[in-house]
Amino acid sequence: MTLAVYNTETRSKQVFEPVEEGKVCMYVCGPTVYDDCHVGHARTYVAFDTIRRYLEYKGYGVTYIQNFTDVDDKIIARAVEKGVPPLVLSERYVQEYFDDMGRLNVRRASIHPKASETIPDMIIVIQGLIEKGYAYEVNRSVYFEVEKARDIFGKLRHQSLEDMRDGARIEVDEEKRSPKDFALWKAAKPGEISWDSPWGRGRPGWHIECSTMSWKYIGRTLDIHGGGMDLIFPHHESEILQAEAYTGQQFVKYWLHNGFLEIDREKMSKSLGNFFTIKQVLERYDPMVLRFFLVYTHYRSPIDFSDAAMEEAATAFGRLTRLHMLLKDTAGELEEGVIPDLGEPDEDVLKTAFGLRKDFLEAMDDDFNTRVAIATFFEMDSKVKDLQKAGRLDRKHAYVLLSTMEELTAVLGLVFVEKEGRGIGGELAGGLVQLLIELRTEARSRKDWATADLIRDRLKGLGVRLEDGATTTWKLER
RNA sequence: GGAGAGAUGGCAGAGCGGCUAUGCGCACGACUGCAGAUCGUGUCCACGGGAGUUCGAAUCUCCCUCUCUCCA
Repeated sequence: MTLAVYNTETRSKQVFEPVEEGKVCMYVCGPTVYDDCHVGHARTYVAFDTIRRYLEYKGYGVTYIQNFTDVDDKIIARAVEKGVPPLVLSERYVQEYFDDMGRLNVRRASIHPKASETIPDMIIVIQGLIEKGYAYEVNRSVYFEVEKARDIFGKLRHQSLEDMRDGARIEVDEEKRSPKDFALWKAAKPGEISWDSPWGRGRPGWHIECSTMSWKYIGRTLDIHGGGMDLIFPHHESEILQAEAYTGQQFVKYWLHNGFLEIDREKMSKSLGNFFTIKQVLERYDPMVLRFFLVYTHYRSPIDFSDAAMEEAATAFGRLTRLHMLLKDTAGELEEGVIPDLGEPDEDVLKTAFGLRKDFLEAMDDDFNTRVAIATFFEMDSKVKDLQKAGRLDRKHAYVLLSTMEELTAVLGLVFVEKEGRGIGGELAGGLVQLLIELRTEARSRKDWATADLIRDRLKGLGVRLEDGATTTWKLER
């Protein structure tokens, strides 16, 4: 089965063939660390984490690089506001980032370079660009001269420099030779954080860090470069200009861009102020529900974030959680990493499991179509119910389906947390709930419905949901 | 002004030339003391508007309308 990916550069799906067989080098633009991440960030990093997981599942050795922009205007401004050194502020938000992403089961990249730690390398690249005639120095700042790289301009933008001139707003900046030029090195203003360079104290421009880092850590054409669609221009276009002007080689083979997370059909962003931080959302929803919500839509489509949509995701994910629980309970005690000897499963059940896996992989091969891939789990749910009705859901069959389900949900980074019964809330709380259940069971046997309902309602108010069946079970809501 | 993405059943969201994805919701029934969970049945086979290509179009072509994104 072959993987096809949508490449922003060619505006089409292409068969994925990495530069070096069996290996994938991918780079994703990381956050500017001056504040908590919002759900829009979560979308990007969950999307590329899922892509990475799938590539690894397919057997590629993946080197994943994600930077932290820890030197930038916004960080400096925020640091002044808070009265702390910029690098102390940014380090704090690096930790917050790892914290948030950890809860969403986003794995760490192979390398997380920071701009502040890559400055000598950036200076080398900037010097090289000056020597090759692509950059010029003015008043201790250095700019990239876009006109000189007109041949490589427009790979992502799909517009020539001339097209750009029409209606482009003119930025008043006397230093630049053209308003299209962008800063590689910014001369320090008094009191600002700065580093020594051949042009005096200063700090790097934004675009140069990604080009430099990929050159430093990969040193060849990247297989995949990813980020949000809003980065296509100017950020990624500028990266191409710098990188290809400097190395003379193709910078990136496949450009992947994810769609926006929106609120009321508008992009969620810091500048619009219409955002929720990951922490805010996780106060109300389970992290896995948020992850499910994000992978429940194809990564290139926009997603509208709302309570109703989150509730829907919670319900749908709840169904999968119940399916998982049913399979796990039926499969019984299993030893980690050991394939149990439960006897030969029936052929049709094996076929079902294989078929579901095949459907899942076909969906993922089609530009990571997670929505269609997830549909296979719901199909598994009905197959399992059919088996159950036919009285054939025994240990061996549950085990076959469970292992298939866990293998595939792991590709999406989804894990099912046991929430039923004791464990969460501590032993004492669990014991108290159990006691109330026993009292209620007794009330029910006396047909004292008022007492029974009171206990159930009050526990529900505390976030504990009781469900009557053969025996009464309880779950924590969320 | 330029460039791009999109408009699908009550809602969300796949499909992108023929074979009625999927999820949520809703209705009715079964099961329940009631609720939940579960099961069954249904929710008039929906594709922004118009024209064309084709034996056949949600899927291809052209025009129009609307939405969102980007333009150093």
